[in-house]
Amino acid sequence: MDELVERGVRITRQRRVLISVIQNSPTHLDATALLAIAKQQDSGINLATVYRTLALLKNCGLIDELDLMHLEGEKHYYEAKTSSDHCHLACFGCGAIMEYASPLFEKLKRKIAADSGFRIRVARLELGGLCKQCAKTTA
Amino acid sequence: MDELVERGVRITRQRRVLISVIQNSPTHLDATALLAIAKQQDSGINLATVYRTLALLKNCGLIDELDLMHLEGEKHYYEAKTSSDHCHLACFGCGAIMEYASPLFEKLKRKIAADSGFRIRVARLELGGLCKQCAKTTA
DNA sequence: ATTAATGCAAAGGATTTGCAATACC
DNA sequence: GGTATTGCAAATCCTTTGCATTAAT
Repeated sequence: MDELVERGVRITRQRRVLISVIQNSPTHLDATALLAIAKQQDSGINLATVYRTLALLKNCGLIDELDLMHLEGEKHYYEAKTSSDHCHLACFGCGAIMEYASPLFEKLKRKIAADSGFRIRVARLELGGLCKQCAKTTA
Repeated sequence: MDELVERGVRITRQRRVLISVIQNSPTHLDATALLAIAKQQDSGINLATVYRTLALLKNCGLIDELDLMHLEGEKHYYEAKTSSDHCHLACFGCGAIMEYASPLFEKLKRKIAADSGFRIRVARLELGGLCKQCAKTTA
């Protein structure tokens, strides 16, 4: 979080709470869900603050913003950034979200960067389709 | 477009116009931009019709919906689906959108499907960062 | 004391929807 | 004639913003 401090950003109590909520969340939460959980620790926190904090963290590269194929509306989902990227598989059948990481994905990113001279800051690979179970059911 | 007919969907004049606009567009257009171009051929066409048609085409897998890293707002961009997927590089510096296709991307998709049993219907790989030129400038 | 962060309510932008009128087969 | 499609305006959802107040250093 030193990145934030360098920019003159204050690490307030609410921000600390939000960061911890994102980091400890087992699933991908949207702004409203984050607010609900954060409220358990700080009932005064407001949705606008959630959005403002998310914008900060996003710009510093501390979190990733996901669309998850817009399975339910146009909202965004958030997750703490990890060292190696993973992709998200969104099932159109049951709505499940699965994660998938692979060295091949890292390799592809490196190749794209090498081929194009593009300096990658964010990589988002999202796949929509049917999970194993739903694929069976739907013939 | 036979897919559409099978579903009892009528191929109207407006829909034909919209499909042709998307297919012939050199860039990725959003709903409002599509409307503007379609109006040149059918001045009576309405934004709601554009959205309704896009939903149809998307569900039939005839077009892809892109976010392009939300470089300018939360709108979506559309492109006709091609046989092989390509990824989109969005430059945070100059706003340029570049396309990149690679057999490695296809290979990754096949591997993900094989590993997970997931049946991929849509694949979207979007990268945000700095293009070659902007990377130079920003040190 | 200064400056950043917050709450609140209002505004904003993109997309969807209800319904009566219209076009299609 | 019956059904799908359309236009229009209103509604909805998600997100952002202005401004007065509060908290942080």
